[in-house]
Amino acid sequence: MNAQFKKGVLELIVLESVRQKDMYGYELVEEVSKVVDVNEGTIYPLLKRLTNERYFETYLRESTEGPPRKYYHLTVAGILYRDQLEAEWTEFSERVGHFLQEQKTQ
Amino acid sequence: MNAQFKKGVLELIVLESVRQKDMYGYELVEEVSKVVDVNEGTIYPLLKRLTNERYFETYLRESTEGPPRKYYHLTVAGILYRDQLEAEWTEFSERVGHFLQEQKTQ
DNA sequence: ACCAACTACTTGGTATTGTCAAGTACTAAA
DNA sequence: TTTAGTACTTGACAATACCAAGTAGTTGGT
Repeated sequence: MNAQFKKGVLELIVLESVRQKDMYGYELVEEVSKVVDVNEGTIYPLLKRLTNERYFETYLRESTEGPPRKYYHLTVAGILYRDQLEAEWTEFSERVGHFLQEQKTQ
Repeated sequence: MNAQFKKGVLELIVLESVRQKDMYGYELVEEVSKVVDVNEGTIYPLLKRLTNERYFETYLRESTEGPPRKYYHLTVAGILYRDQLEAEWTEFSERVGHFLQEQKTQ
């Protein structure tokens, strides 16, 4: 898959996933991979960044299957940011789609 | 506009534009800007890269409105690459679109 | 008790691509 | 001759994804 296409979109996919329910990093790697291929080295730094920007709050929960899990929870600012990102993505992808369509019919 | 969304897509838009007809850099800046905001510092290096990769051939033509123009022409390899990129983009944007749609209905 | 497999997170180096700013230079019109 | 518009180039920078390796906890098999 074209790695460049993912830029920016991964952020939206992660925000949208966590909006549904609080999730931990490893779980997110698997969840996001259902949509676009991604690995740990991409997701963890992204989570750290979004947390620094106050879009996520985190808490620890012990697990019976390994070390404790760090859960990410979307803040109010995170919800607003997600909404904005989704609107931007939708507009962007539609513009590109229309352009490709137009060219085709010429 | 989210700068990250453009990564990779600009390449497709440029290839698609030149597929229609040979174009020169400055013209492409204006053409591509109709779809997504972009400036010279992005387009010219991109054209150079795609030319190095043999997706474009170039030739000079004098202009009555300023200095000579360097025209870009899509090679056969360029056409194939464009087709592949478009297929990848279409699949990618549909996957993301479906994901966002799914989440909404839950 | 030991080891492998799975879970979970971290870190450091790298690659790619877009942005910004500044510079060069040509033509036409005021 | 100055200004605006056309046309291209370059270098420093920023953002984000990838890769590889490392640390550590838990479970299950031997």
